Amino acid sequence: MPDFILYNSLTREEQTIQLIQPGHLRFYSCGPTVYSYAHIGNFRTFLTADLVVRTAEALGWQVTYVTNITDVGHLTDDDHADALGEDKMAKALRSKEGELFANVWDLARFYTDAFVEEWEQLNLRKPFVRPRATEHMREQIEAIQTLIKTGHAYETPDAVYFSVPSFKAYGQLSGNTRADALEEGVRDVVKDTNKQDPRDFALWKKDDKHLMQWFSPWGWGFPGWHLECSVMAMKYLGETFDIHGGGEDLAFPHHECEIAQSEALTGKPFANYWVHTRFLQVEGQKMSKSLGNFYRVKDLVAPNAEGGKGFDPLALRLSLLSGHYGKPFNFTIQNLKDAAKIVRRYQDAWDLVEGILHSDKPSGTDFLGKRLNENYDAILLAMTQNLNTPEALAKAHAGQKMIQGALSGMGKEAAKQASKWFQKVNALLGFIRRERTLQETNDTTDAEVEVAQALAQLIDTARSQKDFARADAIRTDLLQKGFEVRTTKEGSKVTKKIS
RNA sequence: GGCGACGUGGCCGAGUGGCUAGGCACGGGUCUGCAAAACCCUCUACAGCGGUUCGAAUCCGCUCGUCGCCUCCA
Repeated sequence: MPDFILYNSLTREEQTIQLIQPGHLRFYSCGPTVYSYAHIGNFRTFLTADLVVRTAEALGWQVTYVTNITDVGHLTDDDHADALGEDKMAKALRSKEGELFANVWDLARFYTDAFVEEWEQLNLRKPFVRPRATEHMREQIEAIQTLIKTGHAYETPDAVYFSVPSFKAYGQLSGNTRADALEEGVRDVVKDTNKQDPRDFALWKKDDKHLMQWFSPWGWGFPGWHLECSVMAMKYLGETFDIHGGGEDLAFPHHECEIAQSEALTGKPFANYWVHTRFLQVEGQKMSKSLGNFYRVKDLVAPNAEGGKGFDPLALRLSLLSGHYGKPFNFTIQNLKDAAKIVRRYQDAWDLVEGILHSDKPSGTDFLGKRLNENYDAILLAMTQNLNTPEALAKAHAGQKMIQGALSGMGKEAAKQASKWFQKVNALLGFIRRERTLQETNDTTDAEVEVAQALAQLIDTARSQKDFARADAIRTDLLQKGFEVRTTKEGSKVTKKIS
């Protein structure tokens, strides 16, 4: 098995992963704040995490994968010490969609469910545990108590702060070490005159008006954002674990603060390797609501009837796979269409292979196995080289071509090898198959689907009677209704047209 | 002001000193009643300028351009 090499943000170089416990990867990846539907940028990051997991699995490692749900509202604008800032949950609650919810707890629950559903649609590996911040209050409070006791934190009338000067290695990850530079920053820093250093960050906010509040030794309030990840990661993975991931924006301040808290708490290294996913842009620009290029997964994947674009979620997965996680990626609708085409091609080829396997065709000879194994090894190798998905896909396409080109002369022995290849590649890259049915990938009602399928059968009937005019007329009709009609050995098939 | 990333053919994107990915689109072909799908072939690029080198997309310098973070956004 090849070494697994990743770019480590902490050391700024590619490194071979040396596991703390050989054969067992412990991995934490920062999850979303559930105040709305997740967008494709979020999922690019979660996809990177998924690839770390899948590659590790392919190497035969056991993986303990933890990714959290941030269901605590944290302050949005620069929260002033009086905590007048409004948090994301509260803001979402007041929005138009928020009217659907009785309170912030309901809102968080709803978007958590939606998030997990999209997670599954994109065929992302299920984590070992998906801890929620609100369910780990005791751990957070205990951590703060310890930090105060050891002189790493102090209480003011408004909050409990982590004392950055008490932790020497602060800035190691982001390079942001200078307190004065932070003060001069474009944005305001938390302005609490009781703060001892401008870099100090809140571990606990005192606020008895907050929509979500808990009782603590410092009165009613809520925990600082960074704390939940430290506490939950250590709870499920131990004081030191192997890899920690997240979006590039989280490197500072979030991850920097996580390191400071955790290592101040334990005196041990927190995570050995840090993996950060670059942001994606959409149509060459920063994704933003005002530019009209802001895509939630839901927007792309939901049926037309529900206001979505009706794309196969696996096409979105493949599209995101087509760029390297460590580089900015320019997501375009064209790219998504391209991906949809490729996903379908793989699915069709696999279907045909399975068809041969379950037919009464002769065994034939295995003329594929060796080449396909070599091909798979090349795909895996690309993935172990800092998750080089573009390279892995290029290799996979070559393998797919090998199979596609051999289909006509393929017996069961060769089909067995092809099927194995599809399974392995799908286990690693995950874009080839989920159960695929017309209803699932299409934006039609069941009735429409039934009609389309019936019409497709009529085409076959007409063609068998050489009534081509009639066959063409039916096909034209289906095309106009937004279906694509393809002739196969089993007869005409209708699928929703990609666009 | 501080920290960092990137500029590759019509588009998306790998590649970090020589052997010049891949996808999509375009064009040509095979197949097909005709299409679609599939398959085959085709398309030779590295922001600009200068330098190092036998040789640079790849190393160095400068210029231009784009982007991210800098207290709670993946």
